[in-house]
Amino acid sequence: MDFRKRDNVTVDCVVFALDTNGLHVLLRNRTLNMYDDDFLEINDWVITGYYVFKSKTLEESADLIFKEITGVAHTDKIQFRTYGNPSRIESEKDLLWVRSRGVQAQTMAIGYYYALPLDVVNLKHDGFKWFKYQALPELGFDHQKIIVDAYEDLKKKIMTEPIIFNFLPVKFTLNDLQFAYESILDVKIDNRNFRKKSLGKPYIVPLNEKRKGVSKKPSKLYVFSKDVYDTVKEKDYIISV
Amino acid sequence: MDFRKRDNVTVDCVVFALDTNGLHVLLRNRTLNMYDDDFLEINDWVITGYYVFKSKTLEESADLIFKEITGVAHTDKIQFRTYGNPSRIESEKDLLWVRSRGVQAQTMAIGYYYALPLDVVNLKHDGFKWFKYQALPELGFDHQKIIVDAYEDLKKKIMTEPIIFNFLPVKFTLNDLQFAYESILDVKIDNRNFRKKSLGKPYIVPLNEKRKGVSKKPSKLYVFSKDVYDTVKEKDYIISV
DNA sequence: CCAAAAGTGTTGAGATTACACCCATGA
DNA sequence: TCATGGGTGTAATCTCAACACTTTTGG
Repeated sequence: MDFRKRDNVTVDCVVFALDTNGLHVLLRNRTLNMYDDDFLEINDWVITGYYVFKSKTLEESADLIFKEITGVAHTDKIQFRTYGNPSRIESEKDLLWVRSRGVQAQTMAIGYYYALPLDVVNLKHDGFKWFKYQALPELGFDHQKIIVDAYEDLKKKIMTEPIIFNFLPVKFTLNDLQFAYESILDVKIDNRNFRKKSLGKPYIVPLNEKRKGVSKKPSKLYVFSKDVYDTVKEKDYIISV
Repeated sequence: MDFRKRDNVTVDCVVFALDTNGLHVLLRNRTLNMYDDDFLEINDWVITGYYVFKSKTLEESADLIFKEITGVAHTDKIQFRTYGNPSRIESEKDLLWVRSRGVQAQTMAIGYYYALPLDVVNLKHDGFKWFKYQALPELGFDHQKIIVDAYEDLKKKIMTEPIIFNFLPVKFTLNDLQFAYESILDVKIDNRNFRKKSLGKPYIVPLNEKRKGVSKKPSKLYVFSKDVYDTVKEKDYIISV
């Protein structure tokens, strides 16, 4: 394998995850202490990006990053936008960081986002943390904008593509599904109407199985069938909420 | 200005245009004759791309290309996808071409597309030609895929964003608008229902002006108001066709 | 006065919303 | 037995699709 990198292009990954508290984003702490350990010059958060290997596709490069920070392999991802403004790094703080690392400031970034259930991830590295989307901390570089762009893209795609199921475990309840839509779109949905629509989708297939545990009454489980979805998606779109 | 280029990244532009025959794509002839003028080693078509200048944004780089080939400045454009597969150039023909030019084969490409009325363009350079989208010629590199990706993106965005108006002159009739939708989505639309829906959109504003000429009965003219659109787009989406 | 494109309303079917109570279980 | 989330049906409204004739002008 050719381990050389394109030194002016990175792949940046926005990792979205869902738990019972709603939508989260995985961030990495960025700190810089030049002279005194007690006085941090920089202490904020960034998404994770890395240079693209010359011998790999962009998707492969993104997957390497994703695997490294979440431990999860093989998830769908969406390329949502590429950033190439030569002055995207221009704040004092960001330039200081770039200089301290000896890397070049004029990089392009190809943005990908991932979606998954939060509890699937065991954070392996220090300095990584989940933040509620509604309560993001101070972000470095143009990562605030990148995350918002990713989120806007997610909200659109969720209406016409089956990405919602990436946020859920393989077996899920209709209430899980409704909660996922509500969290991501930030809306309230009528439960009865939602069920009717969901049950009308052939690719949401019921199992003869119930989930016991947290709740009192056991709830029916469903799986998403990509096979079925692929055969019907032209005629019938996903839940319109 | 810094005229240096990023030698491994290009911006590629798909130019869509509409006339009374439907949707067209602007292509450039690619020929190579190594020994004998009568025997062309390569004779196919490509979209136009060029290296990104280090001192320019991707949008500016795309606009330079677009201006160069169409003579038109200041049009909306959409960045739809970035291509970075290191083996995107692998056919004999494409490698021959790349070698003959002494450029490197491993380039990334950021894809943009433009939309405009066809009659606005005066092709200034030889070797450029409009092709009906439904009848594209043999294409070089992975440009077939790039054009199809752009078109798929266009079809989606046209339902939720006001790009359709870029295909029309500033003053247009409702029948023009309907024809644009029909051409791009490749569907038939009921004229009466279409008018009803269009008239319900506040951002399609009627003028006290009629178009005379080709037709017999003069037709009422409308303009698209971006100002109005921006204030209402959250609540009311564009025509659903 | 005729050819050609512009323009106009109504009805039925299907989809969407709003809304309140019983069910099954674990504690 | 009670607290909790799971699950269910109907009626009113709105939206969408289908459909055919009249109007205005230029030639």
